[in-house]
Amino acid sequence: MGKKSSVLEGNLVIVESPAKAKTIENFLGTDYIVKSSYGHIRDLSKADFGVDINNKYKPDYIVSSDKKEVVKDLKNLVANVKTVWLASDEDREGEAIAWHLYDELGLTKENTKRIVFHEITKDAILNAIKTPRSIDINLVNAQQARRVLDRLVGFELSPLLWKKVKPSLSAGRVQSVAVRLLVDREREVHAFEPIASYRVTALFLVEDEKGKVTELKSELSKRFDTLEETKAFLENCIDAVFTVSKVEKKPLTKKPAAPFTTSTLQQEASRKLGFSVAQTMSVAQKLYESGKITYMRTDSVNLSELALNMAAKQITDNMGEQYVKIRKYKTASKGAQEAHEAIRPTYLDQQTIAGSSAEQRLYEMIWKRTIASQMSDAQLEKTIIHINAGNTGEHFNASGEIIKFDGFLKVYIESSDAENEHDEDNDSLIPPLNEGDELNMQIVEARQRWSQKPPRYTEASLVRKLEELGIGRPSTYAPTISTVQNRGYVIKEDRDGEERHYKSLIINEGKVVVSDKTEITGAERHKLFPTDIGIVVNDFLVKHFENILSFDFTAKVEKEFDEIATGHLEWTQSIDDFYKPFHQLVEDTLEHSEKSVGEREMGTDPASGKPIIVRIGRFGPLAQIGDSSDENDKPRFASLRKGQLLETITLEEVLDLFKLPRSLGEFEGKEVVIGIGRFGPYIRHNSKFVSLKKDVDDPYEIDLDTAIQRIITKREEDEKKLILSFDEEPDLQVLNGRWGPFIKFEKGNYKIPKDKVAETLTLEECRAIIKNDTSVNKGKVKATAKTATVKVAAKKKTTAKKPAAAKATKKSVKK
DNA sequence: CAGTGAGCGAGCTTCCGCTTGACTT
Repeated sequence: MGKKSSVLEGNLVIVESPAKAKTIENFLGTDYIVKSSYGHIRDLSKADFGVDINNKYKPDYIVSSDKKEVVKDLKNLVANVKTVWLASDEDREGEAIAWHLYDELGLTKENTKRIVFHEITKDAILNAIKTPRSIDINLVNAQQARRVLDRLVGFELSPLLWKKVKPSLSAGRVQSVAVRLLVDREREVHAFEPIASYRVTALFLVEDEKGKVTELKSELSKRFDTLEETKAFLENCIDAVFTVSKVEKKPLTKKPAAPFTTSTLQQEASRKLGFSVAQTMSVAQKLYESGKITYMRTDSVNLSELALNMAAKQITDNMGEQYVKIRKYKTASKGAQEAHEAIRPTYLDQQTIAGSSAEQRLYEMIWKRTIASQMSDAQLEKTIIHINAGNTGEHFNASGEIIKFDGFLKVYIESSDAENEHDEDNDSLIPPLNEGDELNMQIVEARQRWSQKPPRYTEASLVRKLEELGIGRPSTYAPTISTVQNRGYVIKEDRDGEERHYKSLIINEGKVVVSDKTEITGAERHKLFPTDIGIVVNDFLVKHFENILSFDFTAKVEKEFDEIATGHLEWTQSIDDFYKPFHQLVEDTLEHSEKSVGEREMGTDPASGKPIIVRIGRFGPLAQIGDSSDENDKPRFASLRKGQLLETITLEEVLDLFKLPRSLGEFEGKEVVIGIGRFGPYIRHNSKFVSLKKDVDDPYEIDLDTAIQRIITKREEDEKKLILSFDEEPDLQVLNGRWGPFIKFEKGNYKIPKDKVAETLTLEECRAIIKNDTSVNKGKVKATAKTATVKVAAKKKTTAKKPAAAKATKKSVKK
């Protein structure tokens, strides 16, 4: 101030994230104000693609409605400072954010500086301030090309689906490929034919000099194809002498995994903590906001010098110098832009933190992974023992690992995706043995095994696959996974396994005993399955837009974007080359393709001789007997059930669908009907529903007497729930629910005020409580309430105010 | 929560990437 009071002083630094702003403000002096843009401030308008197709694809940008306030505040600040430092991330999107800020805030070359840093440390920030540059317009153009391409693809393909498949569907460069991966995998799973073989194992007892006995587990080096061969081999084992023929020892080193990126964090949190990818991101966000970890949306495995020093000190202090090995990791993922550090604890001297249990567990995992990444290799020794099985010509292998030096294993063991249905424990300790030693055979047994089907994707493994293909970004992995589920293309669920019979053989009292056993196989937990609508949409898109649905489409356009970024290609030219033929293809498809409902002819109904088809109907996949051309003879319909697909359902299964609902007769003068609903098989009687007993009652077999029993049991249970009822008002009841007593009236539930005792309420008091209840949940059936609120919200607001509708959708989707 | 399955054809839906909040059971 003072001398040149007429000239503006002071600095405004704009970053993307408010948490980052707070940290940086502490690094810089008082003449720096640091504010956040909260990501992008502008986007394409929604009308007419937000792009002028006929005018060199000129984008029509508008300030997003939730950023109006942010932009206003920034404008006010800009007016009062001398220099504005645009400090958005150093990648394509970050450069575009800087450019949008420059444009929207009305900045000039004279008062604006563009700075970048890859880590939030004081040195990095001060260094950045010393070396400002100007906005890289080529990089901005690469982003514009990316944005416009995604808009054109999404807004051309989606409406095509509305016409050819079903309204409200969506397609896009990222989501459609994600769905394709799932559909392809599902088909592989269905086409898979397991191959059976016989695995032979043997258990020996080894006694050392001191008389201590250890078990030695081993497996035959080959598997047999047939029961006969296996049995013959086992018979030969009965009197065989087992000798150690070879003792192999080899050193083994294991290296720690790189520090976490968004994708690896999601995978590991899924495997070790059972988090969904969305859950991982929201917990990580909390940790980030409270300053406990660095930024959680990153594709970089890089750690700052500061972090490396902290890690070295931590490891030395707690475990000793021999455990330290500072490493620089290189990113493996395609198209990584590395604008941030890897995900790491802000302060590595804090091994644990305060917070919710989820926060603590995720933090601890991040801490361990970070520390382990800077630790020495583990040194192991692998021992393999070959054991001759008499004169059979075959040998058993026993293997084990001993840790010579634990290194990083002291802290962190990375998990793997392999779903070992049969755990092979080869980590057992191997007793000291020498060539020629004779072994004391305890057990030789064999069992039938099958080759494994390809694994279905989990949320996290799908993210990993997308990252591998360079599709999507750290900020979009979780939202993409949600989108494909919200559109009904994909469902995450558990599926029961199936019973499978297998042969088991064992040597018992000098004889080979063969027995039949059963196991449950193929059960799935939290896996992603494509739905019929997902499959139909996918097939439609793959058929007509193979190019966009191909797994390397993104990689190809990324190459173009790189050329734009280096100034070797005009972005509008690149878009034009893509759009012209693409648009033509959309037009052709619109005109020439049939409506796609996944229809499949199943054959004829043996009872009526009418044709049976399956297809997608208004309310989802259905089976239909007869066609609708005959007005007097309407077709019969039945919905497909959970787990059934149009593509794989059999005629027999379809016919089963029409066996329900079926009437069993009457009870107390009212019909007893068996059906299958959204929550499984049920009994309907007197307009009340009773669930069948899981795994006990078969809806096709259950008889009237059993059904009546279930009805009576349900009545008794309900009575226990009932606290009060009134003869004058049969619709009103005081019930004991999951969250304590409440009043049920017509279709609404009402909370009982704390000062009232449920058991002593009068009808008048109940009515008063209902009248005064202000909560939203009044007498609405949930399913209809959901869609209703969404629609009302969308209608009330003007088109400019979309977020209200978006929020409502988000909310209803959460449950 | 558990039946439905064609339609007057209004007006709506939709993309990907940056960011955080504000909602309830």
